[in-house]
Amino acid sequence: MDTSQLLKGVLDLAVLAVVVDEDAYGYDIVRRLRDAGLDDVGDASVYGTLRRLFQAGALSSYVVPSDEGPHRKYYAVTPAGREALRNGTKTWSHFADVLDDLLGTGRKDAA
Amino acid sequence: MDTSQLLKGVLDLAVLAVVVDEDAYGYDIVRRLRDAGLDDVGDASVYGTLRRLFQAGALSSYVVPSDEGPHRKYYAVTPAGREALRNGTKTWSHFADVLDDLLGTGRKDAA
DNA sequence: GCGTGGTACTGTGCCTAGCGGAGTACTACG
DNA sequence: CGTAGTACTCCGCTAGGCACAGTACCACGC
Repeated sequence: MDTSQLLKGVLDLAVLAVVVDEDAYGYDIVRRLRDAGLDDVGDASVYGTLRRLFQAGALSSYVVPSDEGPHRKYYAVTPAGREALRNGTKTWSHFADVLDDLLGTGRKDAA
Repeated sequence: MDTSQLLKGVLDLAVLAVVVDEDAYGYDIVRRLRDAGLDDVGDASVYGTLRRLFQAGALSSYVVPSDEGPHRKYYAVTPAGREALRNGTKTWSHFADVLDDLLGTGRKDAA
């Protein structure tokens, strides 16, 4: 199966979630996402998402020069971004519940 | 948030899951999916998915004339389809776990 | 001092697949 | 006969993830 399609509409959330945890720059976000289990996110996807989120006002950014490579463009989640993350998370869990139900996975436990 | 993007790559599974439960025709599948909570699946999406799955050999079909409307094209899940559903479900639950983790939803009983 | 390799970002164009909308056909009902 | 529900098809649009290529900066080895 192609995991790539699953990411659609969710990568935003993943990125926001990672950044809200701690300000981060693109390259690092990619690493963190991959570590988290999203093994095959493309870097271009993340950068693209970052740009979109930034333009949407969900992220702010500041550049930090690095002494071991090119400068890093750090991103931080804005209040609007937090809001979006909250909403998205809600949408996601509803959606995932429905899917789990449909697929009959034992994932979702009562509680 | 746009639920529509979330469906990407998952509608196949949802459709398979519904059909595996009981042979069904397009119009009915749409209804069942909507009832299940996927309120805004477009009918065109479902029909498209159906065609794709059929062509991929995951579904077989047979036409049943109806006396209260046009004929119905019923679909049934093939062994290959069952296999695909199993795989897809696995991929899904892994994916959903990762996402839940990232988003810190209390959905999963990971604790 | 030059190539190689890791880090960090940008841009372009492709492709998948879900969606809206229009169109067709059949039945039933007023 | 027109409208409405059922059932399906076709077409063009769009979002967004991806591959690929390119740029730039640093460090290391030769």
